[in-house]
Amino acid sequence: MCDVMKEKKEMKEKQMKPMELDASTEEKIKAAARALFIRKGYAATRTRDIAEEAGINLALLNYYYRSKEKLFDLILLETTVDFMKQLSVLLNDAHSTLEEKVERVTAGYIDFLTAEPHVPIFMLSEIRNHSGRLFERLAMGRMLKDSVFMKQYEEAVAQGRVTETNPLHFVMNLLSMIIFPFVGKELLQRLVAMQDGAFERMMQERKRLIPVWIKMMFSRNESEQIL
Amino acid sequence: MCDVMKEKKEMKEKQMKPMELDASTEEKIKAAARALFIRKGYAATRTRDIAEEAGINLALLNYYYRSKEKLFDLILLETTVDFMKQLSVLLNDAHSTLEEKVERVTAGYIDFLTAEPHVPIFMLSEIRNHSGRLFERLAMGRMLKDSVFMKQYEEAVAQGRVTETNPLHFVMNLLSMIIFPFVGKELLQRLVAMQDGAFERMMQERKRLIPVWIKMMFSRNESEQIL
DNA sequence: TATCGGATTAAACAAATGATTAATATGTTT
DNA sequence: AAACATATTAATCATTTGTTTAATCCGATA
Repeated sequence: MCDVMKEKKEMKEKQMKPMELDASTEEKIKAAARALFIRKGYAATRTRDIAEEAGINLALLNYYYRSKEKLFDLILLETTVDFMKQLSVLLNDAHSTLEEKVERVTAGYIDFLTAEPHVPIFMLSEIRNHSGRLFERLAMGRMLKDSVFMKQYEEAVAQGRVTETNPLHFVMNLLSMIIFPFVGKELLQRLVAMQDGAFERMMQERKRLIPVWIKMMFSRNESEQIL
Repeated sequence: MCDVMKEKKEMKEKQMKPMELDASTEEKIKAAARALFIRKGYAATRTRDIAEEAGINLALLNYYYRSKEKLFDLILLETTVDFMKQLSVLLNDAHSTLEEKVERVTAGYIDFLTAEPHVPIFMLSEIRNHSGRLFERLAMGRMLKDSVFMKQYEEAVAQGRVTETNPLHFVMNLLSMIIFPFVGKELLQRLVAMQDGAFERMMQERKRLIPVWIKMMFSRNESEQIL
């Protein structure tokens, strides 16, 4: 719903009957836009495609979201926030150990990306172009630094259980091994002649393997490297 | 140069004086197109931008390359072939060990991607859309399977030096840890508030670390896991 | 029932964009 | 010098595309 009307709408919100229908149309547009933007990117997506996919009149897109770009910014921001929030929640669970966090991040993201495999390329390629100021208010700058994960990591280093002192490598290796297969899927499937089914099975297998590999990479205690 | 004229040109190739100038213009277009396509993608790149970047008249683009799409296909194919050829050459060197191959692939790709950081996202996001048949003749299907690397890997598994029996995980982890940081650079830099200089220094550090990590992940012999 | 406001629609607009044309320039061949 | 082929240019074309407009629909309210 367009900005000007939003105020009026919110004022009446309680007795509004058509609200479901309104929200439905508004949501249909956003859902269609999300699907297309994520699959084809901003520049390759036409407003007419969005309207058709949503089953609505073209003008309604501008009626509710002002412009293609505003709609896109909204979706890019929401998608990125969702993506980062997952990480943030898992990294800040006070009741899980460092090892458990690794396992949960791995399983959580592999499940998420299996359902939404186009999200990483979408985020990473569109953030490059747009979003100059779009992400400043997100303030992710201290998200990792202030996390429970980071405390536990430093503790583990201090106790000599973990060898690498730069936690960035730890996080980067973990995310690399989880996310990259989805990003490179198309190329990798051609490189080794793999079907979709085999790919998904491989990613399920990696749920178990990645935590083991991470442990082997960063643990100082040889006896633990076997499990 | 357009198809129709190519024949005539090749017939005269020996005494052609304007050939340098011709090739120069043709090359200027391709270079400009490559730079823009790789940075902004197919859909976001205008033929007028390419013409301006190349410093040539708009019509010359169609004169030499027929259409935007033909020009793009050429560049996507060339870029992908270059990228894969690097891997192919390194994986098929008969005079290097498995460990040396890991080191060389790591150093080679980190250097390449430091110079051309946009290439991976470009390839991986554009291959998804175009390229239905563009890559069939590339026949990468057996590239990995028939490589010297694969022979050495199987040998290492047979000798018990390497633990994981599925070589796909080995290759995928290697490529993930090398390539993903470049793909996720923008997001990662925001996540940890990192500057460009720090990023490059980190990637140089990874040249040394990744082969060590790979060795730790996949080696069965505990005494080797320390180095 | 009449009226009002938001939702929806078909039509149109203006700018952008890929491509083409026709003319001209430039250098080569005869 | 004349004829020719290729390279280059400015102008134009036809479509596409994001957006707007004006009219209409529809349910709620008074």
